[in-house]
Amino acid sequence: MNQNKIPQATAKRLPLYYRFLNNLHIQGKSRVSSKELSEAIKVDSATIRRDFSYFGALGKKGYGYNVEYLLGFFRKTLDQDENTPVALIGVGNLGTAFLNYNFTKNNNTKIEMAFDADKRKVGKTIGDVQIYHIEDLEDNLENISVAILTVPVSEAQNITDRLINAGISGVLNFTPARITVPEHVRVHHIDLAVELQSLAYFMKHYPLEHEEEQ
Amino acid sequence: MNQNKIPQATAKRLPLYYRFLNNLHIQGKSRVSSKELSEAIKVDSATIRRDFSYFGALGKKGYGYNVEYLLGFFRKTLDQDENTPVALIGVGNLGTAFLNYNFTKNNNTKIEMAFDADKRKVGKTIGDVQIYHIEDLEDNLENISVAILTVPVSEAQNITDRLINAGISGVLNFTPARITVPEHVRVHHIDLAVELQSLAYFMKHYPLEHEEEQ
DNA sequence: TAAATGTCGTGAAATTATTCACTTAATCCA
DNA sequence: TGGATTAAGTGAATAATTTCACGACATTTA
Ligand SMILES: NC(=O)c1ccc[n+]([C@@H]2O[C@H](COP(=O)([O-])OP(=O)(O)OC[C@H]3O[C@@H](n4cnc5c(N)ncnc54)[C@H](O)[C@@H]3O)[C@@H](O)[C@H]2O)c1
Ligand SMILES: NC(=O)c1ccc[n+]([C@@H]2O[C@H](COP(=O)([O-])OP(=O)(O)OC[C@H]3O[C@@H](n4cnc5c(N)ncnc54)[C@H](O)[C@@H]3O)[C@@H](O)[C@H]2O)c1
Repeated sequence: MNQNKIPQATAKRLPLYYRFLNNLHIQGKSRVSSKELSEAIKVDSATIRRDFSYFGALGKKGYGYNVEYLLGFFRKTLDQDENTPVALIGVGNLGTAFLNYNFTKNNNTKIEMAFDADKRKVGKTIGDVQIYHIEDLEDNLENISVAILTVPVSEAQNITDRLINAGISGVLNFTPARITVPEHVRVHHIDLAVELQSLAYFMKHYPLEHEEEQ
Repeated sequence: MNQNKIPQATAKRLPLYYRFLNNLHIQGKSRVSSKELSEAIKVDSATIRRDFSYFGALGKKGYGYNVEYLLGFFRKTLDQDENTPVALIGVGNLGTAFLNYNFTKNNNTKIEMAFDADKRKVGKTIGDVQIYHIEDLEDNLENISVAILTVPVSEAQNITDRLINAGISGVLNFTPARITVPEHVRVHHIDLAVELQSLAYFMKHYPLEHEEEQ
């Protein structure tokens, strides 16, 4: 834990590497080079080699990387074996989409329970996930450390405070609110309106440039 | 256009600034400092001042920024007056959520039409947006330059090729596929599974750090 | 009016991330 | 087997971004 301090930019790419290696493995490929990886995931090959090298020498010169070995390595590194249970708060448009999808494909993250304020939704299940009333949040949140926040923006800070009080230490925030949290809590904001606007801005103002941006 | 080349990191924050200034304006505030802005949107105040300074001297020493003036400035800079029409491809879980929401709040971006391969969906409207059959893509896409891609991953590259052929030059890609596009097309990937995984990774490996990440 | 205060704008420094380009070692093939 | 080829790993260069810290100046207060 917190071993050799991988750069943040690298850490963000790890799940991408993992998923792509998994695809290769399923396809039966046993070998891959940084160049092939680069073409597939649109990350410069030197960046890939640099990223991997933070973890030591994972490849073989003149050969490339062994898919199975690399996959196993990242499985451990990304703790793919231990499950990260997740709660979803706000079963509206976006929340419902996430419940139906539930990140099942090849992940260690799974939405275990959902909460909403709307009594008509409480008691139902969507995609196998039980929906509880938000009043019962504190009673039901045992052992869950990550929350996906898809409530109306006006509720965001208030619900966040309750989540943290109930022991959550990571929030994936889809509301436009820039929520305030204590030091030990990690928040990632995914602001879809901003993404769309910024895409439009780049198209207008950076014509013909081509830098893959997430 | 392409004026003085604003750094990409800055450009990505502009819509955030705009939205927050708009909120302040609605609340009737006429004045704001970089420190206040910083606390509200969790971006270092020096970064905010630096960002603004790329556009010239927008503030007044000892006073701060005039909300109305700044808002007007960003409205022009972000082309908030001319509309950017958007098409959405794939009216499934995620696509339906976006159509219902439609980024209406205070934006210049609006989903104008949607496409799907499922005949049962074609002809309907969701949130005022008409759904066409994907076969009719090329016939209907006039004057639209941005697409939101929410089709199954297996369709992503194929549909992208058709979109580009039909004149699209910006894609907001929600599929896990890292699509290949020509130089002049801009793609932003929003990979929700990766976001969730990377949040989990940071929580495990970077305990007690606190750097707001989008 | 003068002093105290607040806050911008920005050089310079620091940090972080990417990319170049080369050495080295392994593989491939004739 | 040996020479040609491939591709990892990495020091160093470069690029991008953030942050520090302070001078200058407007505002506010006494
Ligand atoms: N849907 C989109 O495409 C989209 C895009 C960008 C941002 N967002 C943001 O995501 C959030 C959710 O959007 P949405 O379209 O799903 O909204 P929505 O109104 O469809 O869903 C919100 C859900 O939260 C529930 N809720 C309200 N108060 C609650 C509370 N106190 N506790 C628990 N649940 C509560 C409501 O009952 C509802 O089911 C919003 O903040 C929105 O701004 C959505
Ligand atoms: N739903 C989520 O929470 C979520 C999360 C992460 C990633 N994603 C990704 O987003 C994409 C959409 O996810 P979803 O859950 O909405 O899937 P979905 O299956 O619910 O929706 C896909 C839609 O695309 C339509 N479609 C299929 N082929 C098409 C074609 N050739 N042209 C036009 N339309 C076509 C289908 O009819 C369907 O309506 C997927 O790639 C998925 O991996 C979704």
